[in-house]
Amino acid sequence: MSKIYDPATIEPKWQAIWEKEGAFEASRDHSRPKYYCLIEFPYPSGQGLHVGHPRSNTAMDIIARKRRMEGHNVLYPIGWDAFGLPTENYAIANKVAPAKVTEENINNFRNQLKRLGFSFDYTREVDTTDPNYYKWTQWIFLQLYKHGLAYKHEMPINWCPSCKIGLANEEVVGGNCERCETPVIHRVKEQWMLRITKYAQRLLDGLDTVDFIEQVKLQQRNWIGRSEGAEIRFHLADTDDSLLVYTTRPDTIFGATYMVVAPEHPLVEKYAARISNLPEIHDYIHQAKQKSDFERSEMAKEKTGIEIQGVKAINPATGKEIPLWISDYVLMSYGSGAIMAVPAHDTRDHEFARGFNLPIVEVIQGGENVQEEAYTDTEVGELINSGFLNGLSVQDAIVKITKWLEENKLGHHKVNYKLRDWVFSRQRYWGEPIPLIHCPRCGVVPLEVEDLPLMLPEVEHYEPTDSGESPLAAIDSWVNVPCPKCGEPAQRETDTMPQWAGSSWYFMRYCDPHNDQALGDKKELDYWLPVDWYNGGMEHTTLHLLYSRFWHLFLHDIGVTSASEPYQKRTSHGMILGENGEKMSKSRGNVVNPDDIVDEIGADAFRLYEMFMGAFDQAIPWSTSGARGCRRFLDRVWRLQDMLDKENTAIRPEMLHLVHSTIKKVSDDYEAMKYNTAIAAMMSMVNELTESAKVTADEFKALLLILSPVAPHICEEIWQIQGYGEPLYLQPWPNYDEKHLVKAESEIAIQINGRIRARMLVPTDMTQEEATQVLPGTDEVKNLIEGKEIIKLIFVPGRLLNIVVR
RNA sequence: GCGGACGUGGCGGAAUGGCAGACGCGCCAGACUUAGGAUCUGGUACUUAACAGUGUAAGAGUUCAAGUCUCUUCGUCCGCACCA
Repeated sequence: MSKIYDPATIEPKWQAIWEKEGAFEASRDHSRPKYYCLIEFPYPSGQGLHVGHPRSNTAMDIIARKRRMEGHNVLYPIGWDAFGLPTENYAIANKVAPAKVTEENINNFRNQLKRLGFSFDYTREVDTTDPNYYKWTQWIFLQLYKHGLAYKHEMPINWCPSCKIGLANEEVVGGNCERCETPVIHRVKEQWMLRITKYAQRLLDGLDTVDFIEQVKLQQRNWIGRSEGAEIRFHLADTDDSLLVYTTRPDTIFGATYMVVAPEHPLVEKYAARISNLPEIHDYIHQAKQKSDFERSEMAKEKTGIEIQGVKAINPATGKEIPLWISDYVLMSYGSGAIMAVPAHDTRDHEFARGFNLPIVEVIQGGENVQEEAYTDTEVGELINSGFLNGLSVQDAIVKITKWLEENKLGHHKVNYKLRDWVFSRQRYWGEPIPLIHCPRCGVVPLEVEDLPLMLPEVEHYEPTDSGESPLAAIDSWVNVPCPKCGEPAQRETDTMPQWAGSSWYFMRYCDPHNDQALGDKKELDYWLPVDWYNGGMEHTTLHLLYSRFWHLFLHDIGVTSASEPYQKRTSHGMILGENGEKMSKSRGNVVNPDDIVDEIGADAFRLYEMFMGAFDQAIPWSTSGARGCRRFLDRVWRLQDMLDKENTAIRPEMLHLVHSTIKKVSDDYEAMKYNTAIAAMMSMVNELTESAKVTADEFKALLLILSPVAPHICEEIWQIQGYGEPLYLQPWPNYDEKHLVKAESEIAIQINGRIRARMLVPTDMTQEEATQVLPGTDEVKNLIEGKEIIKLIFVPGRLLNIVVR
């Protein structure tokens, strides 16, 4: 009789052994095939681990453990994305240094993770707030700066009045701050920007070379938002000047009956002297600026605008004078901030034209009545009222008009992207200082590599300021430094980097985490990169995942690494919801603490349940009783020890099919992240083994091997108790034999006209010929078809026989 | 509005076009127990006394055969949202 299954003693025991043996440390031996598994490194919050973290961690732990057993040199690292607002806010509220809070939180997180037995290589831990780490974050920024990809720009930015911080476009969700949901307002500020738009096309093209789930590719493509069209010059009447517009529908140019510019467009100020209704226009511009993004889209139903009187444009196709309007439905940040309006074939222009009684001219035939509704289809209909374009299809018209515009130097083919440059400055304390100095004489002077890291100074007050200045600006002794070039008094840049900076390259640092000469040795980077498999949340698709692809592509361009794309494969896990089906949150009171679950049922059962609860990529409500069911399963596995056959060790012939097909099913399902069905198959296997009175050692070993990636502690313990040799983590992954995958006999369904009437046992390898000749004559089938004429016989080997009769 | 995913028992969910509901939770009954929130055994879609029939959001279609493919409608979730 074996002792009782007690996870509270065996789990810490094996965790200590793994650690002492360095069981999961990646090797520097580059002769072995490598495999790099990655999870998103956690933000070490004060709340500690929640049940969402282990879902991703366990999934990739299964892959990492399986790959080691398959003979790979595996890198499965962990680290801490530790800069950021919650820590800073906590530090302010509790009057402690953010660095101290961070250290405590990291220690807590590490302990929690270790309890769950993940096979991380803790010798390669990284911490984004460690000066030895952020030295290289700053170095990368300087490289970006030197290559013209970082620039300072005064612009209206998204400002969260609650966090008192500028936000990147990617951090604004539905017009609100991603973090605190406060409506974002516009504020004109000088900001450091990164020219991610320069990489738009390559970020798009790279998606075709990687194995990301389609949803991620699609969202990134939409975010980059490539469109093709033409840039066209409209002359302004009685001037030598012109107004540039971008359109994806140059074919509709004959229908452009007016133009619209964005409220921020410089045209108004330029022609202020000629404009007869200037006060009204200024009034309109002022009102538009007052609106937040959210209000601007809220009001989208009723379009507003005002005509610019005194300035007219000339449609280059018709030669006619057309009026110029100003409206906030045109955005300064896209295209040229001005459009040619074709109300007959654009819903927005149509709405605007109807509101202000502007002419609607049909140029594509096919709509019902363009006075009532815009006709936007590009597949059906030919050009009318369009001079030399008449009779052409939309596609042909686009080609012809573009050529005509180019020949007459009125415009040209143009590709546009929705993607905007990345707002990279933050006005908060707890981030990487931007390593630049502003000198009145020399301008912006970057620090030398030898002067990195530029340490974040220790200060008394971390509070953000209402003025929008970084708290660093208040530290005179830190800000005021001599210019490194000319020695004259100069000032440091006081903005810090966003949290996304450190996370944009952490997966590179894991390859060579202790290197103090470079962010990583090229040989190490080239060996390990790209990451073979990266699992993380969908919420990062257009943030971290896009940013880090951009940085990696840039670092590839300057020769730091050979791979161009950082991640070969990207998958995503679904969220774990509270028991009530709602998102887990403190305010809803439905948060499940992993520690409590581990205390009750052990880490193995907890891991097992996280993988078993449902399809990995779906959101699933937590169920503590479901988790207990997984513990019961492990209890049954443990008790199999009492059933071991003392005489025979080999797999019994009648169990060959079960054992081999389960090995195959589980192996395949792990790779496809179908963990729930893999575990179901192992449960079935245990159920079947339990039904026979005895279990042989080889049957049991096979089960322990395939179960070990999910529930490693219990499997190691049993393996040791039974004296099966070297620890499990050193064992090879089991193979299956094709010839045992097929049972000798299988029960097939007998259908008459598609309805099941009987079942019978036949040899699995029975062929179509044998079946159609033999089966209709058997007793079971004969009386079912008595007196009827067989029209057709359909036989699916091992499955069914369908007899179509009349 | 545009784009995407999805809709199966009381619940989480299984099903290369081929026996719908695997596996688990919950529930019911029984066994063993001083006891059970432990363990074991059996049962558990619906209608029906039964034979049998009906069932995968609703409706139509393709097929020998549809949860799976096609079309329409309804509903849920996610992403983007005046991007010209």
